[in-house]
Amino acid sequence: MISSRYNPAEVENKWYEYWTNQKYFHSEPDEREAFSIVIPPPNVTGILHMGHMLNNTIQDILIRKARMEGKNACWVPGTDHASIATEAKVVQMLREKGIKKGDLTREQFLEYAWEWKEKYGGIILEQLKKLGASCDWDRTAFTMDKERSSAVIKVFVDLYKKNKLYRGKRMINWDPEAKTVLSNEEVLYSMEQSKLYHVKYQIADTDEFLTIATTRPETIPGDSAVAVHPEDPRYTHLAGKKVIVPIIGREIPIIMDEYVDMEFGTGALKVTPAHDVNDYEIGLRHNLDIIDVFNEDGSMSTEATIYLNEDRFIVRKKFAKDLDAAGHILKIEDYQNNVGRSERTNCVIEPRLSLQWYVDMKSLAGPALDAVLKDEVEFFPKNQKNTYRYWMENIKDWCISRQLWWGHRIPAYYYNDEIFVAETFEEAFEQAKLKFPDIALENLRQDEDVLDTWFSSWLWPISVFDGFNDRKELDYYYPTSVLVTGWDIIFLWVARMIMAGYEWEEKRPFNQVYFTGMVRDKLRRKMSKSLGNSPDALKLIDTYGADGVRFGLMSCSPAGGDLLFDEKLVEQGRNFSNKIWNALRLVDSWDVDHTGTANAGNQLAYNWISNKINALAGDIQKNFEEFRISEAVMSIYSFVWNDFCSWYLEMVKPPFGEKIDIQTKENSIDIFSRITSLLHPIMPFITEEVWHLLKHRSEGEDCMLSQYPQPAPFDSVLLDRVEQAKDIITNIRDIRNKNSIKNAEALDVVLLKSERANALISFEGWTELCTKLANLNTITITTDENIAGAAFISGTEKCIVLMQKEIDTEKVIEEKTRELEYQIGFVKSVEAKLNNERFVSGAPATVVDKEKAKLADGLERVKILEEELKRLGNL
RNA sequence: GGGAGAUUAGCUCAGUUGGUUCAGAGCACCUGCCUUACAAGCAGGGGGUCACUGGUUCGAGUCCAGUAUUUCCCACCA
Repeated sequence: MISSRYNPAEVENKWYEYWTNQKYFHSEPDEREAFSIVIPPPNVTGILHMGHMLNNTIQDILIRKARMEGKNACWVPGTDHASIATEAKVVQMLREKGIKKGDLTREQFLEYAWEWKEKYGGIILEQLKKLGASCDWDRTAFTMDKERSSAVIKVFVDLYKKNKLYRGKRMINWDPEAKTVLSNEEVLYSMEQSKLYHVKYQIADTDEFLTIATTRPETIPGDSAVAVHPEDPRYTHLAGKKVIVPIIGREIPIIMDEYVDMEFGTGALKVTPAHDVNDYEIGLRHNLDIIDVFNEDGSMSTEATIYLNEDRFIVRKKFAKDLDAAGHILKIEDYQNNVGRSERTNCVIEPRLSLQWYVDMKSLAGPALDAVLKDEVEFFPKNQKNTYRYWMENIKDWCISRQLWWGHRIPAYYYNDEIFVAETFEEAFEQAKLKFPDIALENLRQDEDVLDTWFSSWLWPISVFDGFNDRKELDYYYPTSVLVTGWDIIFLWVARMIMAGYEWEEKRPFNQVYFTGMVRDKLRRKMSKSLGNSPDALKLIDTYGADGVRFGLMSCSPAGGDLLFDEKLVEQGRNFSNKIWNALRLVDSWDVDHTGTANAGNQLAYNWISNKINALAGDIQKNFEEFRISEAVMSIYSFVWNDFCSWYLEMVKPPFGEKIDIQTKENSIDIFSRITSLLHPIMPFITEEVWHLLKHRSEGEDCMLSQYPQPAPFDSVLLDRVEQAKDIITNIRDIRNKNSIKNAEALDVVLLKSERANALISFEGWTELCTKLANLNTITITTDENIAGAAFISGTEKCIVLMQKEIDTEKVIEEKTRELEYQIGFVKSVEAKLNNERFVSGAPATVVDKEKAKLADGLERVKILEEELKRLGNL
C-alpha cells in the first residue's frame, strides 16, 4: 500500500544508505569511458550553505547522468585545510579555553588543530550526503593528508629546481589579525567612508607651513619625506628644503616626484615608505628611510615613538586630536576611499615590507592562457574567458608563504645565508653538508612559515588521484571531465589549476568549466550571516526534501548568472515531488483487466507520449551539452506535469470503478519509468522510490543504474494531430467555462466537412480522446454550414459545439469580431509581404512558401469567422 | 581610469543561424471548481511599443552606432 503522502526524510535516508551499501558511488578504473569530477573542496571549517548546495547539486546531476549513460563516473570528494580560516577558528577555540597561541609551541598548537579537524572537519561532507551527493566517499581526500601533502612538497621542490620559485623582500598585504601575509587575490576592496585630514607641516627654519592631505594620520611618525610635483608652481621654491614632522619633531626632506597628482588635495603628499606601496616606490627612487611604525598586530611599534602598542585605529583618533590641539589640523573632510580587507578575517590590510616566497607566474601562464583562448578548456559561460585572459596577461607573481602554523610547512632550510630546498630534512642536510662539511644538525633550520592554502588546491585535480606518486589512477581519470565552481575563485583557484595542469601533466586539468553564480536573496543581496538572509540549508532539506531543494535550486539558475533564491522555488520543488507521488498513486491504484487490450484512444495516447518523450530526451540532451541545466529541468517539469499528468494520465485513466487493460497499464508504467530515469539526476530520491514502487524490480535493478533515456526519432505528424485534439478539447472546456456548462453534461460536437476534417476524424484514436477528455456524446462531421451552436476554430477547422440552451451571443460576437480583426490584419501583413517584389526575390524560397501557406490558412480562418458572424447575425 | 555584461509580462528569466502563428516559460494575478491521484490540486483566462534614438535589411527582440540606466571584474590619488 502506497502512503497517501510522500515522506521525503524517510525515503531519502533509506535510499542513500542503500546506494552506499551497494557501493554504487564507488569507481575503479576499467574499460569504460571515464567521467570524473573533483569537488571544489569546501573548507574543513565550513558548514553547508546555499552556495555549496547549488554547486554540489549541479555536480551530482552531471555525475549521475554520466553514470546512467554508461560512463565510469567518479566524483572525488574532499575538504580543504583552509589555513587561515581554520587557524583562526582554533585560536578562538583556544582563547575560549583560556589558552593563548603564543604560549604554545608549534607542535602543541598543531595537536589542538588536528583534534579540532577530526572533530568538526567531516561535518560538511555528512551534510552533502543529505543532499544526495553521489561522491565516491572511499576517495575522500584532504589537502593536508599524506598524499596531498607529498604532492605539495614535491611541487615546491620542483619549482625551486626549475628556478620558478624565489624569495624576495617586497611590499605585501599584511593581515594584522591573522598576523600573516596574504596574496593580492585574498584582499577584497570596497569603498568605505573615512576622513581626509589636512595637516600642516612646518618648513624647517621658517614660519611657513606646507599642508598635506592624508587618510592615515597615524602613519605620520613613519614619514620620510613630503613629495610635491616638480612642476607645481606652488612648491617649486621649496626644492631642497625640509619640513618638520608634526609632534614627532623629525626633519624630513621635501622631494620632487612626478608621481604626485597636483590636482589632489593640496598637491603635497606625505611619503611613508613602510606603509604604502606607492610611497615605497617613491622611497626607492629617493633613497628614503623606511620607518615601520607598526607591530605585526597593527599596534604602534617602538619606531613610532608614540602610543606604544596601541591599536592603529585608536591611535588614528588620538593622534589626530593631538595634531589638532597643537594647531596642525587645517581641516577634516569626509572622504570615500577604497579599503582593502582580508578575505578571511575581514581585517583592514596593512601594506608592509617583508621577505616572502613567490612563484614566478609568468613562467607558468603561457600554455594555460592558450588553452582557454583556444577552448581546449571550455568555459561556460563564455564571457568568463575575457576576465581570465586579462588576468593571465597581466599576471603578478604569487606570494605563497604564510606566517601561520596550520598548513604545509615550507620545505626550505637555512644555514647562515644559504637556502636548501628538499623534500625532507635529511636531504636538505645532505645538501648542506656538501657545502658546509662542518655543519651541525641543529644549525640547519627549517622555514617557520607554511604555504598558502591555494598552493595545495591548485594541484587538486592531480593530487586527489595521488598523481605525483602513482600514475595508475591519474592516467585513467585525468583530465577530469568538468569543473563546477563559482566565478569568484577564477583566479584564486581555476586559473592556477590550469597552470598546474600544464606544468606537471602537460594537459588540461578539466575539459570544461561551468561557473555558477552567487546565491543571493530575492532583493539581490548577498547571502550573509550579518543580514540573516541565508536560509539554513539543512532545515530546507528537512522541510522540502532534498529533491525539492535540488529542484528549486536548479529550476532557476542561469549559467553564470546569480541565483535569486526564494523559498517559493523549493516549495515548487516539493509540490513537484507531491505531484509525482500522486501520479504514482493513481497508476498504482489501477486494477487490471488481464484480458483487455488497449482501445484506440489509449493506444494513441501511448504513441503520443512515447514520441513526445523521445523528443524531450533530445531537448534535454541539447540543453545539457550547453549547460542550460535549468532549461532541462523545466522542460522535464513541464513534461511531467502537463503532458504526462494533465494529458496522458487523463487520457488513459479508467472511469471510476472500472478496470484498465493490462497493455495500457504496462505502457503507463513504461512511460513512468522512463520519466523517473530522466528525472533521476535531478531528483534522485523520489525517482528511486517511485521506480521501485511502480513494479517489481529484480535485485540491483535500480533507477540510479537504469539507462538514461537518449534522444530518439519521433513522429512529428502524430504529435501535431494530438496537439490539435488537445486544442479542440481545450476550446470545448473553455466553452463550458464561459457558459457554465457542468463537466458532467455530455456534449455533441460537429466538425465542418473538409478534407482535413475527414482525415482528422478518421485518425485512429483521435475521436476517443476528444470524447473522453471533453466529455462528448459524439463528434461528427457535417456539411451544414449554418448549424447552430458555439463555434470555434481549431487549426483551420471549424468546430461547433451543439448546445442544449441558448448562449450569450453578444459576448461571442464581440470575441469573434476581435479575432476576425486580428486575422484580417494578419492576412494583410502577409499579403503585403508577398506583394513586395523584393521580398519574393530576396528571401529564400522556403520562407516564401511558408508565407504563402500562412496566407492560405489565414484566408481560410477569415472565411470561417465571417461565416460564423453572419450566422450570428452580425455581419 | 580600463574592461566585460545586462536592460523582454508584476517578479525571475528563455528567446540559438535576422523570417512576423515568435513575443515565450515558471511564479504571481483573475474566474470557476473540494470532479475518489493530487487544494502542495483541477479547468479556463488576462498581462509586454522587447530601455531609448537612429541605421542596415524585403523583413530587427535578434545585426550596427549612439544615449540612458544598471551589474560585475581589474587597477587605483594620498
